[in-house]
Amino acid sequence: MQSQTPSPATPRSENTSSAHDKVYRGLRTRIMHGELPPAHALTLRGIGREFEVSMTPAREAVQRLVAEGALFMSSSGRVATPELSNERIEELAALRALLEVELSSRALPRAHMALIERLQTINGTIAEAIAHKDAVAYIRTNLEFHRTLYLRAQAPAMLAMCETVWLQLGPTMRALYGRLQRTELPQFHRAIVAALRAGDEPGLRLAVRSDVTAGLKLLAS
Amino acid sequence: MQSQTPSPATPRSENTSSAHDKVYRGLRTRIMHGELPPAHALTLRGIGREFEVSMTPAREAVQRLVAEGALFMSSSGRVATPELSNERIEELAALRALLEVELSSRALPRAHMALIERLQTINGTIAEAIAHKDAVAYIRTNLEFHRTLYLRAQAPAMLAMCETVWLQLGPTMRALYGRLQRTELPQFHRAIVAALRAGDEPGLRLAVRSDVTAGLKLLAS
DNA sequence: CATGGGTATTTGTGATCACAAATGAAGCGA
DNA sequence: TCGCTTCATTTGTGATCACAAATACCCATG
Repeated sequence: MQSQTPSPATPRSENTSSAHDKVYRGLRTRIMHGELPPAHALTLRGIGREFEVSMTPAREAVQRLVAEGALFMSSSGRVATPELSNERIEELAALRALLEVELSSRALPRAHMALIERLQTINGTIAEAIAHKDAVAYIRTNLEFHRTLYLRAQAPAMLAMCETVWLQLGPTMRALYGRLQRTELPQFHRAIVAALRAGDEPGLRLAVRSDVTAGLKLLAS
Repeated sequence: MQSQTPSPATPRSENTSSAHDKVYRGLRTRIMHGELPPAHALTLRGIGREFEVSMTPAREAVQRLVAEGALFMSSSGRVATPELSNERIEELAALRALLEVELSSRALPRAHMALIERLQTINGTIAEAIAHKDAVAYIRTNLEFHRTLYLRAQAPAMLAMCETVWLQLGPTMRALYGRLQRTELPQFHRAIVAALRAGDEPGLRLAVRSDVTAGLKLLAS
């Protein structure tokens, strides 16, 4: 299918990972960064054509994303990005608050100066994305800000769960920030950096909770 | 492979779900209930033989379980139940505490008498499992106790994450309770029921946190 | 112009196959 | 006896195919 070589089991040169993993990562970042709108349908053959693989790896990648809640599968097997109900959005926001407050709290004692400066650099990039009205770049750099901080918590399982929540919210965040068109850079990110610099744990917890909850509150349609 | 019918795409009679889902659910409950020890290896052909399907659905089920952390995949693609490090166990215990305290707190205002009685009945079943020294039955009914309570929280995404954590801890819990051989029924379950009955939210949160943390603390090998 | 039925196409599912890499065992030599 | 090499077997990977069901399309009829 991919070109004209009917050879099964492509030799997989040196360190390149498996085909289904390539497809999985590609789709995952696209969904998490909000490059796909809610209720966007996908087909296995279409995915295979795009990533130049057959249906088998495409199916595995899709299956995995469905298991993580990044895609929704209808009873007939068709897959699409989810359209979240309001209750679901509120629940996921509560999960973000729960997990990210804990992660930031664990990262606080390990946060040294280099990290804080990196966070401020990312904040600058976020401001650029806002200026260019680039929703995808905004979402991507915003998540990068949070992930950079949480990586210091040294809690991989907790961070993985957090990213799963981000993944589920990806298309919804696109819809949100696409219609929001904000012009100022996020105020709570400044508060997070300030609390980190001051070693103020209650302030950090409050700032993170506010930042996470603020955006999603605007979805009470 | 399954018998002698070479027909592809088995017609899938009425309401029976797909083959890969049957395999997934079968393996998932086995892992979550602690029927498999840590580092237990599995092969795709073996799974297919056991569930009477071909390798394709077996691969999808395994892929999904790997994504959820229920199985570990080596660089060569071999899969086995995970052997968790102490840090990982502590982190998962912290996650359980975080999520389950929140879930119980949300379930509290909706907990009426019938629920409390059901929880007490389950506690009786747990006592039986302990008396029979049946580790698998103990784990299964213990999880049933928690799930019955958390279902009242009306928070499906949170409960799903919680079950994912249980899944990752499945083989480890088997190893724990297999060597523990406890004789008394869990004291904290009584405290949970009492706090529910009294409508005591701080007490409930403390009891749940203690119950979740107590068992896993014994793994500081 | 709307609507219904019937056909054609698309799409997911699962079995099978060929291949490569990894694993395990046997054999040989020091 | 131990270590290394070599070969056979096991195992995962991905492509392809046949089939069924769902969807889309089209034309005829009111």
